[in-house]
Amino acid sequence: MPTARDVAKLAGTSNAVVSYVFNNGPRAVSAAARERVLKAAKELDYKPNALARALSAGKTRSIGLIVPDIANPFFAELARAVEIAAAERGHLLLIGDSATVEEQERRLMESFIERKVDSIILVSLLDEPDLKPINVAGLPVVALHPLSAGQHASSLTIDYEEAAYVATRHLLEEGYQSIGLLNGPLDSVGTRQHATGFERAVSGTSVTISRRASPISRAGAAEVALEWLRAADAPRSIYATTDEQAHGVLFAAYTLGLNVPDELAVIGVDGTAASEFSVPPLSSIRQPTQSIANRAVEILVDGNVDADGDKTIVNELFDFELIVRKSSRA
Amino acid sequence: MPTARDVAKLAGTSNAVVSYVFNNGPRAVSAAARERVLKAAKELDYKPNALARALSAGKTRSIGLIVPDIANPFFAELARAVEIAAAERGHLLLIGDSATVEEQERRLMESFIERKVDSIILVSLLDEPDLKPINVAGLPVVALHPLSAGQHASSLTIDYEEAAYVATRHLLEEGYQSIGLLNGPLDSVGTRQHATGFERAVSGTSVTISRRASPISRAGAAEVALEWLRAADAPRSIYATTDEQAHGVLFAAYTLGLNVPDELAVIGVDGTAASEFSVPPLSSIRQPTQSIANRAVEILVDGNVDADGDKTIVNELFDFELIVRKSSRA
DNA sequence: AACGAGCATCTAACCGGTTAGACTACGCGG
DNA sequence: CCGCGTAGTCTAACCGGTTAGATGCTCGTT
Repeated sequence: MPTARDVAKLAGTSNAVVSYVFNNGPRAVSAAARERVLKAAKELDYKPNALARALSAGKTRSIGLIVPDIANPFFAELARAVEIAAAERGHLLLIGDSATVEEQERRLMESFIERKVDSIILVSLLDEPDLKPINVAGLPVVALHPLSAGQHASSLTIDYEEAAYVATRHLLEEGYQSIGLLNGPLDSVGTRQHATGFERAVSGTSVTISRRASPISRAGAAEVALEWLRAADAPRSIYATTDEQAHGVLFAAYTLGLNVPDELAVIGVDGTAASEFSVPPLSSIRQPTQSIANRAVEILVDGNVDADGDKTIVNELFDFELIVRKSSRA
Repeated sequence: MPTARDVAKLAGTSNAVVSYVFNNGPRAVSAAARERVLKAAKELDYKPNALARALSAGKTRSIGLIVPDIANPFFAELARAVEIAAAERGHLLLIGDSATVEEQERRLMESFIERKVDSIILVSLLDEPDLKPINVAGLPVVALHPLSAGQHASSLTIDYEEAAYVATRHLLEEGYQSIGLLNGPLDSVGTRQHATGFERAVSGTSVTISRRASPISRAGAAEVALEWLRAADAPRSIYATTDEQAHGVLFAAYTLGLNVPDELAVIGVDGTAASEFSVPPLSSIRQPTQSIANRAVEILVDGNVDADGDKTIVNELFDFELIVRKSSRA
């Protein structure tokens, strides 16, 4: 592998000039010298060593993304969107899968910090992820889920309360007389938002409601739904807080021989590509994944400094879209 | 951030000793000195700078994984498996998504090489991925798909010909009189293996066969399947070469009101977790994802040197498992 | 007492970039 | 014709580790 010194030698200059050329350096370079350097670089197929550059510049041009479960299509789509956004700005994305294990989440943070990523995008299932290691290292972070009020960090997310409200209203408007809420397994800000929106939508109506919580997985949701749909409080329609859970419900309905939507309506949240092709197609609240990803990368890469030059934290809510498909249209 | 020199100063030694302690260095260190260094390191919360270490040692302890589509659950599960295997050996995994675009695949290779990953795991949809950049950089590679005979590289994969044979035989044994092959879109080693296995299974029988090719996505497969199932050569059963395509077929059947498996049987390949929860549950050839991932990382990290000390290339075939579910059991 | 072996440690070069400071040459104003 | 500003270049220090070579010291031999 040729180094900047090799190129300099061939071009008859010093390695400083090579650096100036490749960075439109802090110093000007004569047209002639630039020419010779570029020619020499091409001849040797010179590629600056990213490690050395990062060491002295203190920037690695890489972003760490931590997701709870890369095998969940929503997070996979999100990861892809973030990678696209990062690549557009010449950044590399490192993806870490915490497998919804708190300990693993922390390990990934440490690992990313050791590897000197420039910033971190976090999707945690935890209410109050421990951002201490990140803050100690002085890295900018953006969470892609709601944070509790006390957390001093940026977050980009849709308004889950409003999403729950809209989805539940949709079921009401379709005329379902009993509605169930299938929420996530933890008592987090997100789950509370879902519950609040759900309650707001049904309050003042005469519909029967019931609730369950399940893991964010098809298997977990299917298991809970099987019990639920056989129970006395089995609802005629279900708002599931993720598409994965909704798919689990669809599976449970199939297993019990319930026709969807004639005997059970289902709506989820996330709007993954797969929801369009399930049997039957799944109604869902679609998240603007690419917009969120773009904004996250923008904030982290271009920095987010206010008039005073301070880094500011932002907490932005994104618009979502209600997609009505067969699973909830009687 | 404290450096090794800071630790050395506090411990009253030179930075070399600090390095020796942290690496069980190439030189011995007295118990007393080791003690003082560790104490000082703890006091300062010293973490060796991975960048500097990588620069001088020439090893980054990271592996690059290139997949054609991280939003495809099979590749997501594979990525997760590789990450687990890599983490076990203290390596970090970088995941790149080529979006099945050849140009993007090459860009990812370059990007990984620039970032000095120690090795690369490649899942290409291409028959003959261009490994030149990797070879020039002298990095070990493992492909997780069949390579054409001429390719001088390691590969770990199941035997798709045998998989196709087993799946097709299964449909025959279930008594279906017409069988369709839904293959991938390219003329690659993999698609030829599927075709060969399919042909071997049906040869000598009197079943009617037909074929189609579609992209490896639900949407693409659904579109092709819709046309196919309405055509004159519409089969009674379909062997799809991936689960994603099989799910597209299930969707097409649903759209056309065809009962699965009574009017159409479907079987896929990959055995993703989602296949267990589709409507109806999908029969599939399950790949030993974690075993393949473990072996890939083992080969790359621990090296794969034969008796002569040469790096050898390995081409291993893994066992798969036929999972029969409702989609193909009449 | 003298010498070699072996251990522990320190010094300094090195990995391959970046960049401030020193230096040269040139053009222009006075 | 001199002085100064500036563009262009080079030298060398620096980022933070790793590690070979040099050094000093102790201990066992003869």
